Parts: sequence; C-alpha cells; structure tokens
Amino acid sequence: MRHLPKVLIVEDESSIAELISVNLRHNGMTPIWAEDGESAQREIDAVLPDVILLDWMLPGQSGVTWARKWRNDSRTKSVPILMLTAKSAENDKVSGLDAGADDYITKPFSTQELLARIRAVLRRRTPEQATDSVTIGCLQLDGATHRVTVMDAPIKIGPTEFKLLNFLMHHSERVHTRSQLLDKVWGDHVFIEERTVDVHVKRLREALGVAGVMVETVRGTGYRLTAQVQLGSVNQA
Amino acid sequence: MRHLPKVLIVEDESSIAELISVNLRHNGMTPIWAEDGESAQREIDAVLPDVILLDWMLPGQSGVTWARKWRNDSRTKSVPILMLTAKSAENDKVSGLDAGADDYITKPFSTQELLARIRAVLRRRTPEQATDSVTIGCLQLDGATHRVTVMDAPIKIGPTEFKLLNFLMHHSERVHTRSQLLDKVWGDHVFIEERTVDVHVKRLREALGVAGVMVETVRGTGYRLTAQVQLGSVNQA
DNA sequence: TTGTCTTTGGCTAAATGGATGCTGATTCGA
DNA sequence: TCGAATCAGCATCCATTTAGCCAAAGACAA
Repeated sequence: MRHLPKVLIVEDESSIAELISVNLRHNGMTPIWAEDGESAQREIDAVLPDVILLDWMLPGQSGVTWARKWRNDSRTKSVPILMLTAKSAENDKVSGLDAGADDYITKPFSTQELLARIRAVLRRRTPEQATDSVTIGCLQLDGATHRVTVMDAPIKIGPTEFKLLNFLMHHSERVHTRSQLLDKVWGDHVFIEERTVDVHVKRLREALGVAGVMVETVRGTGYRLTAQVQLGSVNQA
Repeated sequence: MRHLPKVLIVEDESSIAELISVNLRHNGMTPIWAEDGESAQREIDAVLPDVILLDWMLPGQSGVTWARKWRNDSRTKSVPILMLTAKSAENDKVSGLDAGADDYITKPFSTQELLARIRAVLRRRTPEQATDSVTIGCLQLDGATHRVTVMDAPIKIGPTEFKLLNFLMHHSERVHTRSQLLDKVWGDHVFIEERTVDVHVKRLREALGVAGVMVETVRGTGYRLTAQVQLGSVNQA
C-alpha cells in the first residue's frame, strides 16, 4: 500500500487553498496548508512533503525566493515544486522555472489540470539514495556522512560519483545498464546521454584507486560492482 | 543489428511533422507520420510504434480522445504517448496526462528537448530481460549478474555467446537447428548465414573450456546442450 | 570572478560479429 | 571397402560496434 502523497500548499488566500485542499483530499492526497513561506518552512521541517504547490505572490518574500531556497537545501532539493502564477505572465514562467520550479500553472486553472500535473510530477521516480552504510570487500561507504574509505583510507569523491557508488554498492554483483543507472542514480526525469555514465564510471574508478577494478564493465550490457574481482582471464590456458 | 525505435507522429501540420521527422531520422529513429487520428489508427494496426507523439489539436476528434482510446486498448496500452500542446491555448491545456499521456511538451519546443523526452520515455518503458539463473550440471548462468561459472569458476564470455548459452541452458537436452537458434537467439528478423552459428558454437565451446563438451553436435540437425556427456565414441560397439 | 563539478562530442583502441574458404570427418551407395 | 557427397570444425579476414578517454563547454556554488 502506497502512502498518501502529502501536498504542501503555500498560498495566502484561504479560499483558494481550501478549494485545492478539498480537491486533493477527494483524490487520495493529503493537503497541508501554509499561508506564507515561514510557516511552510516549519511544515517542511516537520514533515517532508511529496510536492509543493507554491503561489508566486506571497506576503513577505515572493514565492520565487522560497523556491530557490528550497531548491538549494539538500533536504528539499528533490521535492518537486509547482508554481501557481497569476495570469499568463511570461516573465513569471521564466523566473519560476529559473528558480527551480518543476512546472507552473497559471491561475485560473481547472482542478483537472492541477491534479493532472501533480500526478505527473509524483509519477517521476526520484533517484534512490540510501543513507545507511555498506561494506563490499575493502570498500566502505557511509551514507550519512558521505564518506568512502578503501581499506580504511578515506578517499576524495565527487557528488555524482558518490551517488553512483552508493547505488552500485547497494545493488552489487548485478549488472546495470546505463539506462537503469540513469533512472536510479540521476532520476528518470533527467535528459542525459547514456555515454555520460561512462565518464562518471571512469572517474569513480579513478577515485577508488586500487579498488577501481571492482567496477566491472560488462560489454554490451552495462556495469557491475563486484567483490569477486577477476584477476586474469580464467578461460582455458 | 538493434532495431530502430519507431515513432508515430500524429500531427496535422505537415511542416511541423516534417521538422520532427528529420530530427528523429538524424537520431536513429524511424518516424511515421499520420495526419489525423484515423490514419494513425491504421498505422498502429499495421505496425505497433515504440512511441506516439500526439498533437493535442487535431482535426476531428481531439488528441485526448485518441490518447484515452489507445490507452484502453490492450494492444497499445503500453505504448508511451507524448502530448504536444500549444502554448497559446493556456486554458485548453487541460492536460492529456489524465488521458494516459506519459509526458507533455508545449510548443514551441526545442528539438533537443523533444529528443531527450522521447529517449527518456523509451528508456523508462524498456522491459527488462529475463534475469533468472539456471544450472545444468557444473554449468551455472546468472542473468542478473551476467555471469557464467563452470565448477564455480567464473569464465569470460562475449555477449552473443552469453545469449546463445542462455537459450541453450533454458532449453537443454533438446536439439535445435541452426535456423531455430538464429530465430531464438538472434531474433527472427535478422538475415544471417546458418554457418555463422557454427562459429559461435565453436567460440562458446572454447569459452566453456572443459565444459565445452556439453555442447553436442547432432550431425545433420543442429546442436544440443546436455548434462549427460557421452564420454566415448558410440559407433558400432 | 574563480574553481569545481557535470555533460557532451569526438577520437581511438579494442572487442566483437559475421562471412568465407579450407580441411577433416562422417555418411552412404556402389 | 572405396570414393563421392555432405557436413561440421576451424582459422582468418574485415566491418561494425562499443567502451575508454580527453578536452572543451556549460552549470553552479563559493
């Protein structure tokens, strides 16, 4: 059973917020209302929502400011934001998307459209990022502290390589195609060339040093992390 | 040869359709153009496309209607649909998402974006290949890790030999003619010399080392994988 | 701004796939 | 039993595919 998606509505007009809430509730979602950015922040601190509906016009700081703030916070970075903009002011769209909104909806909007778009962003699978620690062979990764050690020696590793390694270690001894890696590590809404995975694999190997050989290429298929490193070719002598 | 993804473009404006077609063709896809829903339906009946690009505004029934129809048809149910919506008609953008579209793109769009989304949608929908594992005698093949072991020793094997072995192991103790193998392992659309199977069987035997004898030749017929290896020659005894 | 990280595209080396022709083995009829 | 016909094994060549790698451009944060 899937949990009910929590939708944080940041909207100063209570009538609109109420209207949206009723609709969301009728469609199996849990609305949470905040009338300004500050209280929205408190709600986010308490429970991380699945989607944020953000009014462009808010008392105090504008919605764009909050969007940018949340987008920069690692905790809320991956929460989709839908901007509600008045009229179809083109500039709003630009700055809204610029601030990191995932979509924008112009008021007045039909509830059908709103629901459809919320569902659309919910449908996107966010990348899996486990935060526990794993050990594979001489490799050790701590999800909480973002630290990787090879034979107890800490190594320097970039953010993407970390995410990639995190996924591979949680799903080791198994081949992943580049597509699967893009979906699982980057998320399925990103538009990235498959070959880009190669580059990150290369850099991951580089960063791992001697343990780099644990990242194996499975030609024609993808990549695999293994503890059982093939030392030489084992076919007939 | 990998099959080119077929993209059905349902768009009444020939200039746009042409533009998209050119771009698709340049990126290794096969565009098929239909002016309206009816002809699109005919194209679908003929050959099932891999993706449908559907204009929201169509003569006759609107795109949403067709999307819903295709989404409910078992044959087309799993074909991803990308809706093309006109930006000017903000209010009309009651999205086709609820009708079952997988994504939507607002016109005008960049060709980059269009291609990226098509690729993303193709990636997402690609079914996983069988990843179970089989054991025949001392031979073991694991689809998930893409590994083959002979007496627990991993062996090096190329993609085609892997597929061949995978098939043979799933259908062991049975003779397969060369053309059956071509159909089942290579696919029934390829045109390859039957003798080429011999070459791959040879390479497979080589890769299997001592277990190579498990791949038996049935003269005049084809090949068979067996656990009960005949040790001596079986001529007149 | 600068420096770091990400992404892309191109180039190259290596691996792989497929065809072909030769050779040895097997079958079968005379 | 011999010899022709057939069939599979095998080596090798060439074209294609694929992954590694690099450099440059873009994004982004400090």
